[in-house]
Amino acid sequence: MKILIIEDEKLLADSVKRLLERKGFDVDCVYDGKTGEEYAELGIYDLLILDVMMPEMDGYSVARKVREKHCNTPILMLTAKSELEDRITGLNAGADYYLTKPFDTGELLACVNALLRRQGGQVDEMIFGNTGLDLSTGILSCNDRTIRLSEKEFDMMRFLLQSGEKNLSKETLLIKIWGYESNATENNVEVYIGFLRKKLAAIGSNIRIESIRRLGYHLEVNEEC
Amino acid sequence: MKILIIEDEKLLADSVKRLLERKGFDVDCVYDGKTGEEYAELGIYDLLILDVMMPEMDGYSVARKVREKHCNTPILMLTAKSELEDRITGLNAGADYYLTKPFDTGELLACVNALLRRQGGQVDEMIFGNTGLDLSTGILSCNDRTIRLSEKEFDMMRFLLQSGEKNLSKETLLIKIWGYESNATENNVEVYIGFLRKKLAAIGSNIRIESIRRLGYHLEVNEEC
DNA sequence: TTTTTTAAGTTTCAATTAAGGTTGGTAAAG
DNA sequence: CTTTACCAACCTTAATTGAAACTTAAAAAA
Repeated sequence: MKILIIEDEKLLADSVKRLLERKGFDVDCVYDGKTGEEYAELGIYDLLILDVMMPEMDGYSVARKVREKHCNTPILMLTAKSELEDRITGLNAGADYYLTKPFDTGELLACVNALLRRQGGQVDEMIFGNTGLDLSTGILSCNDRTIRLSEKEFDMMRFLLQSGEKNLSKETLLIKIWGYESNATENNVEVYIGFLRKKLAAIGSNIRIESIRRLGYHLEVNEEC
Repeated sequence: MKILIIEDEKLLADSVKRLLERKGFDVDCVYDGKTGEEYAELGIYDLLILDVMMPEMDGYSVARKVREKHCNTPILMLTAKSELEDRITGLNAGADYYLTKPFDTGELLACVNALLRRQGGQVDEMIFGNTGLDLSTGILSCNDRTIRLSEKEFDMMRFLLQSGEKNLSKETLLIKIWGYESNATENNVEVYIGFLRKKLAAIGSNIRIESIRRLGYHLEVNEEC
């Protein structure tokens, strides 16, 4: 995750940079508004941290300009001004959050995480080996190859991924997927295991569905040598 | 834009409701956490306004539960607690903004707008693939070809664009577009999906509305080779 | 008029079913 | 100990079927 800090007080900027880097973010700093705007508009950042009071070009103007260019990277405004009017101005200029100096580092991190959660958090996916299952669309993918699963295939794949290397009996799968009242047989499970194996192979996945006689199924990752 | 207020102080809840309704939002109120969670998880709201201190189930728990269900509607936390620790707890529980009571109505509106902007609320054109939807005129365009959408077509296209590659069930579309009380059926959704597909084709768009049996619809961009 | 709803008819494809093939374990026969 | 025979568990394949999705057009509403 790339973060850009636009802040004229070098000391503060650098200390925030270090704080965020320690948490694993990739952070750049610039020390004036004009340069900040140019960097921001590259569109490569996942978050802008923006000071309001800066010489030449203040934070509000940077935010406005950036938004005018249809760049909608989240903006965290960081400022000594705590007046109500300023907060409203900041939010209306396109900021997403307004934090008042002096701020607590824990709070800053919580804000940063909250803002970034929006960016990357919208797709949820279960991953095992080199293969992922998109939980919203039921699409199974491996590198750039993808394949769609039907509802039952999807349910079954989900349970297998959930259990990973832990074993699942046919009985369990039968009940979990077809329900108690169903009159599906264990053969239905076998057929669907077959479907999944075919689809996994089709996208070149390195995960296998292993079967153990009388005990059921579980996943394994193919080790290549 | 649909907003849900979860707040046990009826007076406050209702006054916020009126304020937002005057600005053109569609607002529902519930007065306890448990009910709030249920409503929120329907996934039909664009924003949750959530009080922290409530009997039975507090705001943090509601936020956490809602997020656990993979529902990522933005959350504005509204509370009398102004302690630092509380703000951090709130943000980490899944909130997107933390506003302290008593709050200024202007600030509340600015926050609401800032949060909704992320959902495509304040943007004037939504773009996906080579196709754009002008939100002020309801005109769908691709290169130099354009076509006008009717109101319902527009609503549906907007939700689809908002969700992009994320899947939307027919149920959700039905509730979002026709509302709860309506007696429209899933066939209405099917018919409108048909209308949109025809119009997308008419302007030579490279976006497709994919359907997945029993799971719903989502957008995909046609890859050309 | 244009938009929305309703309803009937059509198509499609996931799910089921069933039959036949394969595999692996076990035990009797050699 | 090795071979053979057998059985049960597991796998594969393909035909069938039925619900879901799509289309169309006419009626109703705006």
